[in-house]
Amino acid sequence: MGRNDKKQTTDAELDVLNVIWEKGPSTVRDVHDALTKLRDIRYTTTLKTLQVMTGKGLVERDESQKAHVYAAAVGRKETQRSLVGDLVEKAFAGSAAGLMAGALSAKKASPEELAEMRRLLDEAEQAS
Amino acid sequence: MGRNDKKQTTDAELDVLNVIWEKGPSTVRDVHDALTKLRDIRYTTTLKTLQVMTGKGLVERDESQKAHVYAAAVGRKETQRSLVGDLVEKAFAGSAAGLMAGALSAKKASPEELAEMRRLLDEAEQAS
DNA sequence: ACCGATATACGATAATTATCGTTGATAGCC
DNA sequence: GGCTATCAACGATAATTATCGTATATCGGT
Repeated sequence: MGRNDKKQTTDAELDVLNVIWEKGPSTVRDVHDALTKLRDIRYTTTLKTLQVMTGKGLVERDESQKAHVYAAAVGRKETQRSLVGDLVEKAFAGSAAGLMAGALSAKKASPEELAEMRRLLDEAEQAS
Repeated sequence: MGRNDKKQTTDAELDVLNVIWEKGPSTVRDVHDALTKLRDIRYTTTLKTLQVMTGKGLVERDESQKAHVYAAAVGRKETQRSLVGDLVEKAFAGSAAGLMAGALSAKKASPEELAEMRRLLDEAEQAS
């Protein structure tokens, strides 16, 4: 394809990262058991994904046990930032406000969430 | 792949839609001239993308002229909503506030943008 | 020592996306 | 009326992503 130069994390890989971020360092079995709740795949598919991710540097593998243990090598917030930054560029012409409008219209946010968003906004205005 | 059931708009297609949303109904030539400013591709690549998009129902083709004219068949806001909704689900566990935190940390927003975001937030709170 | 369960390694293949070359049609101009 | 430029159609191919089957190793219990 070659059009998206710095794509790093695919959808399947993001699913894996979500599991590891949530549960901490995990074996293939651990990750696989979580993934099968999302979709029907075989064990070796999960294994292969983790091996590819190791090659990409998205996770780190501890081979000291028979069942290797995989830990996240990229931070959750950092990854989220990269994903949302890409989307803002590609779909919103760089406008964070546009993104927010899209988010608010996509799903009604709870009052708690709105309050949290307001807090984040206050913080950002402080900083500027 | 089969893992992402309802993926609709690819990156290359989004580039095309951005052109058409911006400039209105356009010929292949029009779209292509805009795309070459983003990346180096051939005319037939742009044409093929538009043909695929026609098949998907993303654009509509007017063949009454020799140079066919393509118009958007999906709305910009609607598409943005879908994209941002997907991202919130996949990367932020459904949290719009998380998305916003990511957006604010990805790129410092201008005071104007922050004000606009606050306005959107006020609106959303009114509605709830 | 053997067996079954469970693990990794590796390659093959399918599915999707992106790109381009070739071909044939057509319109406008000289 | 023939030339040339421009166009759409189509298929081929490359690149990426996702999935799985088979082979092989190893551990623990009997």
